[in-house]
Amino acid sequence: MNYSKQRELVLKTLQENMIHPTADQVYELMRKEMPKISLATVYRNLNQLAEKGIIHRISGLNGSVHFDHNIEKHYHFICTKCNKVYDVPYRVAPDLAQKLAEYTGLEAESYDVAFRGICNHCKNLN
Amino acid sequence: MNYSKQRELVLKTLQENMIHPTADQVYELMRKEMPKISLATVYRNLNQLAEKGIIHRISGLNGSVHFDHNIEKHYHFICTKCNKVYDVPYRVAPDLAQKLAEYTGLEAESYDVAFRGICNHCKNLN
DNA sequence: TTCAAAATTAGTAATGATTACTATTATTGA
DNA sequence: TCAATAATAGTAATCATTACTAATTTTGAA
Repeated sequence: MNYSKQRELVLKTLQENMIHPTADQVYELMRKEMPKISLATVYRNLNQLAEKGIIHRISGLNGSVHFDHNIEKHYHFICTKCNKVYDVPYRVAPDLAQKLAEYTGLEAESYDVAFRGICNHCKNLN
Repeated sequence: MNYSKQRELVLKTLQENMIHPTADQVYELMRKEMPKISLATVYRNLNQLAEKGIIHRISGLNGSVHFDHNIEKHYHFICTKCNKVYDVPYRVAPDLAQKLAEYTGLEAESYDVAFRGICNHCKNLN
């Protein structure tokens, strides 16, 4: 994987925006700093970075794939009102892969937990 | 929601095919029995049935949305080789919504757990 | 440093999944 | 029985993502 300005900025954008953005959101955020960036380049780099395990892709939230610079084990909660994505700590459901193996004999390479509901902020907006 | 032959067959097809089919797969399965069915009708009915809680939509597996006639709480394992979807019993991760509330104060209306890995069948194919 | 091979890019076309639209047909309840 | 409502088939449109291509950039060996 050769160096490129574009890939560096994709990563930096993801690290500086804790909103679990989609590829399109990363694209829009990056355009401020690099107006000529191509959407296809953003997709390609996000996929490459995920492939190398430098970032994580989160699917199953809502339609499109989201990306996460945080590669520590953790889960996600998506608000069905505002669509914001919140981190959920690992201790909410530890050792799921191990439990899966115990109960079913299946070996998971990875897994996601996606909670859906209304976040506290949206609840308070009566 | 009025009765329709098409909706009845969508549900029947889902119940008789335990493969967690996508909308397109339901469409193909139904065409044997109802060749004039429209893909848009299949999508509309699957969404309506899911809306009413009669079936479940499973997202986050692989690209497209899958549907499940089983609305008991349970999880899924998708094989990254053959793309088959397996059911994972609820006891692998019980009370996740409650744990979530305890640890974070967030209230989940629903949640999915999607495991990914190579299934035992594909493992045995050397 | 120089330069050619390999990687990356911007821009755009193509694909795949899903939804929107529309004119026609089926269902329903008074 | 009949008009209001819902549902349908067929197709166009949309959205997310990937594929393609000619031009540019990176890289490491000479």
